[in-house]
Amino acid sequence: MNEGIFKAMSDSTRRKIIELLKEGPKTAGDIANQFPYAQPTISRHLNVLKNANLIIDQKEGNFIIYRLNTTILQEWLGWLFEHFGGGNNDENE
Amino acid sequence: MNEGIFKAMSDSTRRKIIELLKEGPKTAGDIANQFPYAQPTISRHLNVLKNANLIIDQKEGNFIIYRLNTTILQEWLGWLFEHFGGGNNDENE
DNA sequence: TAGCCATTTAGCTATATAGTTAAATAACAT
DNA sequence: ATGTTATTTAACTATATAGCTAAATGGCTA
Repeated sequence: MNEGIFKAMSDSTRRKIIELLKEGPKTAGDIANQFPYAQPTISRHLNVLKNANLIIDQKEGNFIIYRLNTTILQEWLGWLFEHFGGGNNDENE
Repeated sequence: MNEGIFKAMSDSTRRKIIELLKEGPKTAGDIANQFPYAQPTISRHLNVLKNANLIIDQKEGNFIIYRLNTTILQEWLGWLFEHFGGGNNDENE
């Protein structure tokens, strides 16, 4: 499994970005406005998510529109369940 | 959701420790022997997992036995699915 | 062209963390 | 008491990353 996706998801700002994008595509500016951080800070977070392939960017005139890469997110969740779900460890001792 | 569990799970060595412990309880030494790192390094990883409440330690004579806290892991996976599973973003544009 | 707007990139600081070796702790055995 | 074993804690180094401000990029509009 891609290490990047874990790092990407391990930051709460980035998880909130993901949740925002579940509502639908949004511009970088719209996303940045939801947070108390400077816009370049959010830009870098977006870049981390993009490198992890969790979001897709698309230039639209003067804006950059981001949307979720639902597939990757689903694959990640699936992988997590495969590896860590249904854990039956011995309860003895 | 507890931030610690994300940080804990975002490291591949720690994920391998979790997978090892799915087989059953193991001593700190047994765990350390599975990795090419010095034992104190693994000890600190174990501590991170313990602080995230993902594993439980138990002193057994001269050894410390670690085992999975299956509940927490399951809860985490459940939370992930609630928040990030079933993502239906608009496919338009 | 000039200027504006949206966004990223660059350069910086502060903090966190993975790795190391050496020392401390704690329980057992002699 | 002394030594041995299992493990953690301490002290250090190197690297990564979140935040900032300032500058650069790229597309509009006039």
